[in-house]
Amino acid sequence: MSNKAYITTPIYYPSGKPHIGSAYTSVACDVYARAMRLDGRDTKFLTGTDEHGLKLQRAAENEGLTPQQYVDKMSEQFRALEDIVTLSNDDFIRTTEPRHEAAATAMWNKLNDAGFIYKDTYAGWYSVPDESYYTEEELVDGKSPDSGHPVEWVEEESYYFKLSAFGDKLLAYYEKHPEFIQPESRKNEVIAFVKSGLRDLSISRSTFNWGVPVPNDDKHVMYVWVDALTNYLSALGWPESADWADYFQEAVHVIGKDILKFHAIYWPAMLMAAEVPLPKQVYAHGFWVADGQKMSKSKGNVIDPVEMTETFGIDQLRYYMLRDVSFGQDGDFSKDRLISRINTDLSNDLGNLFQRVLSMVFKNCEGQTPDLGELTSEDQEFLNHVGPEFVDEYLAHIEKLEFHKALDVVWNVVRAANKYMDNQQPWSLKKENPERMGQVLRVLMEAFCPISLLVEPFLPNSAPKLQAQVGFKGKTFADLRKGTPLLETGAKLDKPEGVFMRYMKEEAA
RNA sequence: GGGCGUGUAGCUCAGUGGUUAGAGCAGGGCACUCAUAAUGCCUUGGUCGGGGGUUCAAGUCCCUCCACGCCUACCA
Repeated sequence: MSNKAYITTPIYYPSGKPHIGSAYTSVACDVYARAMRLDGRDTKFLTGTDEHGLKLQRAAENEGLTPQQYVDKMSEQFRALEDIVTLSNDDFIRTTEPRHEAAATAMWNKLNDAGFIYKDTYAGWYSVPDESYYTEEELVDGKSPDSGHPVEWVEEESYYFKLSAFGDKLLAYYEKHPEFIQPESRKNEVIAFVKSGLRDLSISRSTFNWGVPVPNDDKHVMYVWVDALTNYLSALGWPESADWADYFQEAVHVIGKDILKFHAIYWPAMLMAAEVPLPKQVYAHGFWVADGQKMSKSKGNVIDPVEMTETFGIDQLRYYMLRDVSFGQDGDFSKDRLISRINTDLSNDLGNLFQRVLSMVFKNCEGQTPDLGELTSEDQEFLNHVGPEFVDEYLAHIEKLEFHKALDVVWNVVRAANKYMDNQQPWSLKKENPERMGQVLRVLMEAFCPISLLVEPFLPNSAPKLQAQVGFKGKTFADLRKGTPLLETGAKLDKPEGVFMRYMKEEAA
């Protein structure tokens, strides 16, 4: 297996503020990236912004700015996600950067040289208010199906990509690489779509100029697909860099289900045409609704990630989003469920576990890591939960982007730890057998090492605090695989402080 | 219209045709007191959307109906 890992978010279109969906995608990628790094993989995590197109050009004009000034400003709002939800991205690509424009131009040239680009007339029924083209079949009574506005027949010269030549090749690829499109239901959708026949793709526009110019034809700019999708390569220094392929073949593109076709059909077809090996996987996750209803500005039920993190905490939001619904399915964002997850999972189960053990150590063991000694069969049985298989099982889920399952694996151990403590009752051993008490506490502390490290990708702000309390710092999964003991007897410990406080509703009592 | 998918305890979901259908949360009871009124144990709760069929045996396969969601060519 390759030692590289590469994960990407879509490049976001900066026409507004980042919403919960962008935060969700980015957090998921971040968890994957952090876990891969802890597993010793040479990891790249990429996010960025898609800054071309008519919409942004117009928006800039409305504010009296140049398009570049405008996107400089808007892009910052998305870069801010790094702080809002604590992202560890290695790079932030902007499609207005020279390195990207060079790659997009190179992509165009490769497609053109290989004979997959031709010039033709783009024609269709255009609705000005909708800014959209429709086919004959889509029209409703000869009018826009979206708004009912009248449409006009418009013809525009455009370059085309011979997408139609790739139907069979794509189907063969999907069959040979069942992991390429995930989840399964999305793959079915794509296959059905490709089987129904692919039409060539218009890939240039001459009606506006805010974009990457088409080589040797300044009247045209590249239209979204060649431009935007190529970002995944441009950030790797493609085509010049020596090692782009090492990362790209490990690429996992995490996207919202709305842009599945572009990533699962157009993108691989373009790559085949340009003779670039395909990425490992395209994973389409679900959307969030709010309390069972679609989020929309008019309903006023839009979830703002900034507000959520300020009220509940960054790690708390991250945990909730990845724990409460299985990745790939739509989720219902509910504050009640979020609070329930915070109080039950984080505070009661995990936070309180650390607190009850460490405060006993602090008060009764002179604030030092007690000796492990000769383990009883019960100790051994409990520690078996946190052996190398624990890490392996967790990692297997992370690699499949089954975040909720990875967390479930960890929480099973957290519950087992609470149970072990109750069975051993170190508080009753305090007087008659203080040595055994110390041993029980130490066994628990040993279990805290894997627990606090495995939750780190999800809880990057809190996990280091847990680790510090146990005296377990700067370790990796490789260290965990070495097994017990992971701690040093006699290490001085600080007075423990609660890491996950319960969330109390602000209401008049 | 066509296609894909979902429908299992109040909630979120697991359940390769085969013993009395499971987990977490929520509800009820008990125990314990180290801890963030936390933890542990026990417990209430389901005609597995409806109806047919195949089978010795169906939540699990087939048919049909109902409800909901998504896709159906260029709006992240």
